[in-house]
Parts: sequence; structure tokens; C-alpha cells
Amino acid sequence: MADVVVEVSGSDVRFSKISPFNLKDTLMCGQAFRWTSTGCDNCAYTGVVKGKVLRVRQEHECLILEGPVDEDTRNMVMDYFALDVDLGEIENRLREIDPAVGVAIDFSPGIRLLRQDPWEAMVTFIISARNSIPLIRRSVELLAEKHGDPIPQGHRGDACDLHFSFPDPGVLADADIEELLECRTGFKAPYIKEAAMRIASGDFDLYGVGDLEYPEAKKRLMEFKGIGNKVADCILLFAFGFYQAFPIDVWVTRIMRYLYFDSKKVPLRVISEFAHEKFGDLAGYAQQYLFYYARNMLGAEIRGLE
DNA sequence: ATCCAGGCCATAA
DNA sequence: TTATGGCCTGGA
Repeated sequence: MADVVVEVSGSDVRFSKISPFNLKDTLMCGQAFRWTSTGCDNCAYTGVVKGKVLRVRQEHECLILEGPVDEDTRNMVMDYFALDVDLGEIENRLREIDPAVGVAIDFSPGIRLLRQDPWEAMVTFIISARNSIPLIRRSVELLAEKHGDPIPQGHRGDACDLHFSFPDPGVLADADIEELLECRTGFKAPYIKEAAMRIASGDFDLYGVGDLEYPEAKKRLMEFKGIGNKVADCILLFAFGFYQAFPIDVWVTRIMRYLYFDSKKVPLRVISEFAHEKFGDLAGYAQQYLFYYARNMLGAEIRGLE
């Protein structure tokens, strides 16, 4: 348990004692898709989280939530950034498990795994299949603009541009496939509608997934069309905080083969078992550092690996 | 033009 | 149980 310190300075809220912390990498590493850099010198980020427009920035090793915000929002942000998690200890434990992961951590320390809204994460990562980050971002934004609610910003800073909440399951359940296609969701459109209908009808208790054990939770999610191994792990890791989840995309596949399998072709199942064995309940964090490192550092070197 | 980018599903053996 | 092809989309 981290002993985060919360203090109000002016209208802003400052969260300190959360070192190591890298806001940019945390928001832009591919786990969340509704943040954009704003403000002077792109030093701040604006995003929509659980129906609220947030503006945050980093000062030294602190997270600043720009205000004024009420106490609920403050607590929501603490939970969203999982500030109760002692990331320094996690990074050290991973370094001990394997210095190779330590290299990835040193490349980009302070990536916090967020606790996003499960429904939004579910739709987002269904969309992510066979898709690129810019297109995922656009699809999610289009869904919000066309089906979400405008969020009144009052007198807050950059009020000139309007933001929209992510639409509830009931709203997307009532949307036509054609409307979902207009959000560039492609062949995933029917998957989104079906998921929305099951959740809106109460047929599936999405928010209860967090109370299950990891294997059972994953099994349940994978019963949805459009949710396979990787997408299920993304939802479990980035929304529910199942840190033993280990999403394996092409980049993780490449770096895992490169580091542990002599760059040889290995079934994903083998990589998955290996990761769970080696990293245990820190697999999700290991994945995030390795993924980021693979994409941004080793890109050209391991691209050829399948 | 052709390829491919942070998968999944249906089908086939 | 593992291996293929197709799929929406849009940028390189």
C-alpha cells in the first residue's frame, strides 16, 4: 500500500509520494484512448473519465488534478490512477525476477496501470482488434460524440471544446448497426451491439466480473463474440486490476520470443504459461513495460519476429 | 497498387 | 487441438 499524500493547492489537487510516475507514458502507452495533450507546451492532458472531464499534469513526481473538483472526483481519480498501488515496489520486484525486464522498466519507469470503467474498456478493446491506436481513438471518440451526453464544464479552463461521456450499454444496445458502423467500428459493430444488449438487459453482470477469480472472469468475458484471449486480458488488466492478466499482442509476442525463446516461433499458449509462471501476479505490469519497450526501443530489431 | 496495423471467428484437418 | 483465410478501416 502506497502512502500517497493528497493536498489542495489553490483550486488544484496535488497527489504526491507516488514516485515513480510518468504521466505521459501512463496515458499514452495504449491502455487508455480518450486522453489528449492540451495546454501550453502540451504539458497537460485532458480526458473524459467516468462522465467527467479531467485535466491533469505532472510536476516532478506528482500528479496534479486541475480544479476546482469535488471530493468525489478526487477519490475517483485516486482510484482511476490506482494510487494505492506501490509502483516502486512492483518495479523492484520485477527487476529481481528478471534483469531483462529491468531494462524495459529503466527505459520507461512510472507507467501506472489504470482502473478504467469496465464497460468503456470492453468496447474499446473489442474495437482494438486488428486496429491501430489512432483509429481506436477515433472510433471511441465518435461513439461518445454520437451517442454519449455532452458534459457541462461550467467555468472550467478550456471550456471552448465540448466533451462527451462514453455511452451507457443501454444507449448502444438501442443503436442501429449502421450507426455503429458510422463510428468506424467495422466488423466489430455487431459485437458491440450484442455486448451492449446483454449487459443492458441484465443478462450479464459486467461489474460483478471483478468479484470472480481471474480464470473464471476471463472465461466469462471470452463468451462474448469479439472477445478472445488478448482482449479479455486487456479488459481484466486495464479496468478490473487483475494484475496477473498478460495480454499478448504482436509486440509482446515478439519481445517474449526474443527474450526467452531464442527468437523462435512459439505458440501463444506457451508464452502465456511462461509469463504466468515467471511473473505471477505482476504479469500485467511486466507486459506493459515489455510492450512499451518493444514498440519504442526494439521496434526495428524485432519486427521480423513472428 | 499492395501491404499491414496492439485479433477474432469460422472452418478444416 | 492447431493451422488458415477473411474481415472493416485507413495510412504508408
